Amino acid sequence: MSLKETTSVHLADLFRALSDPTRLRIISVLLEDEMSVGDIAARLKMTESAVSHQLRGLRQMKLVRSRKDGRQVYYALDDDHVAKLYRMGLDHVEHG
Amino acid sequence: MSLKETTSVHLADLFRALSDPTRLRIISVLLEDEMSVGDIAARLKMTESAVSHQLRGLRQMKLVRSRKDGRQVYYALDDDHVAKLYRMGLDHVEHG
DNA sequence: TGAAAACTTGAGCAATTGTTCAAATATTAA
DNA sequence: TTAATATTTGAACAATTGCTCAAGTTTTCA
Repeated sequence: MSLKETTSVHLADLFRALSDPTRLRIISVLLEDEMSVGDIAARLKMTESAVSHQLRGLRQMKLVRSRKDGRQVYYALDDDHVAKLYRMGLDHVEHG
Repeated sequence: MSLKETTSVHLADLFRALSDPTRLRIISVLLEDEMSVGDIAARLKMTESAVSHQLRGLRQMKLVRSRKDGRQVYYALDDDHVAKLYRMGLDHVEHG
């Protein structure tokens, strides 16, 4: 039986969250450890605004969660499904 | 070490190929068996043109391959990495 | 208080996307 | 050949995306 239309939309949303180089690079640094917006921005040489915009999307998709500590907001991967998809995709891109 | 920029682009391309409901539904029917453009279009109630356009993208990404037989062109999944990513994503969307 | 730091938000913009429609190509059958 | 079938292609279009820039919060510290 082929994919239901609603399910296909949800699944597409998930993959779309992973379909941008910036978001993938954000995920790649969060794979190591949680990190503040400013540190992520510095790591990726991007503005905090651009990073914040992307983090918002990832947060809405529940792929990352945030925790506020004083002035900083720390982000972390919310889910190891994400890490698995990331690694499986990377595996396909690098080898194979 | 964070994701190299070129690698992040390739990885994003892969996930982007999976980031559209139509393409996912195409993949879902090809998961069963190879199928002609017309049959896919009928299954998904879409025009052959729309399906053909999407298949072209999937073909360029090497996620499907095609085989011509007379007037018809049969498409099949080219890679079981795709099926794995699809199933893992679906698992995340349906449960968890 | 006031200013600086860390982050978020909204508007605006060029670039990309997925579809439709019409026309082109390729193959088969009459 | 001619007509019909199956698929592809290109242009056009609205819708979405990811960024910048400026202005807004919230929190800390002098």
